[in-house]
Order: sequence, then structure tokens, then C-alpha cells
Amino acid sequence: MGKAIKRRGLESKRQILYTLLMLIPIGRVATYDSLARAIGTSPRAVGRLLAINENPVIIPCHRVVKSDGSLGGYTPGGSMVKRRILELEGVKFKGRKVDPECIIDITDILGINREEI
DNA sequence: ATTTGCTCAGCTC
DNA sequence: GAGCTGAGCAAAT
Repeated sequence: MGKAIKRRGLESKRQILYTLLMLIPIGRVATYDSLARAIGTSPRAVGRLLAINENPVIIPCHRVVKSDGSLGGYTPGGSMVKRRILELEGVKFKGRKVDPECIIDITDILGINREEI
């Protein structure tokens, strides 16, 4: 399985993105950049995909934050709600930003999936 | 910590 | 086919 991504249409990327989102552990958050690199696109594209997505219930888009730890955007409800959800998940906040320790790289998840657990 | 500029991808005209 | 907008990023101040 090395290359998980192939040059498919948007469909493929979206699918993968959703999967990765669901792979993010509770109490942790991933960055747009990480996801973008994972699926082979740019951070903005990820944001766009998340924005257009219409099932926030099964898609934990709230677990995606900016590289700086800032919340970024959140269409259903706003950043306020996003922060609230994250806190509920157990994510610690450092003032206005997410605690760096709670931010994980998606590649790390894949790594531990292969070695540990 | 805050501000500015740039970049990349998707969407619209 | 060309232009605009944006759920961001990086660098500079």
C-alpha cells in the first residue's frame, strides 16, 4: 500500500479526506496542511471540501484546525461552536489557540496504525 | 503577537 | 478560457 493516493477526481480525495477525518482520535485535532499533504492537495482545497460537505454529523470537520493552532473556520455554527465541540472532545486550549500537544499529524496516525495498536 | 503578501485549488462568469 | 474567492501558510515586523 505505499501510495494511498492516485490522481483521481475530486471524488477520491473527498473520500480519503473523510476517512482521515474519522481516523483522528477524539481529543486530538489535525491541521489543514497535514490533511492536504496526506491526500495530495493544498490546505485551501481541504477547507473547501470541508465547507461544501453536508454531513457534519458523521464528518468531524470540527477536528481540523489551522497550523498555528487557530480554529480556522467552521460553517455549521461558527468558530465558537467549533471550539466548544473541541473542548467537549477533550482538546485543551491555549488561550485563543489549540494546545500544540493536541495537534497531531495525520501521518503520525497512519504510522502508529502500522506499528502500534 | 500582529500584520502583510503569496500561493494553490476550486468555483463562477 | 480567464478571473475571483477562499474553513490557509509563511515570512516579516
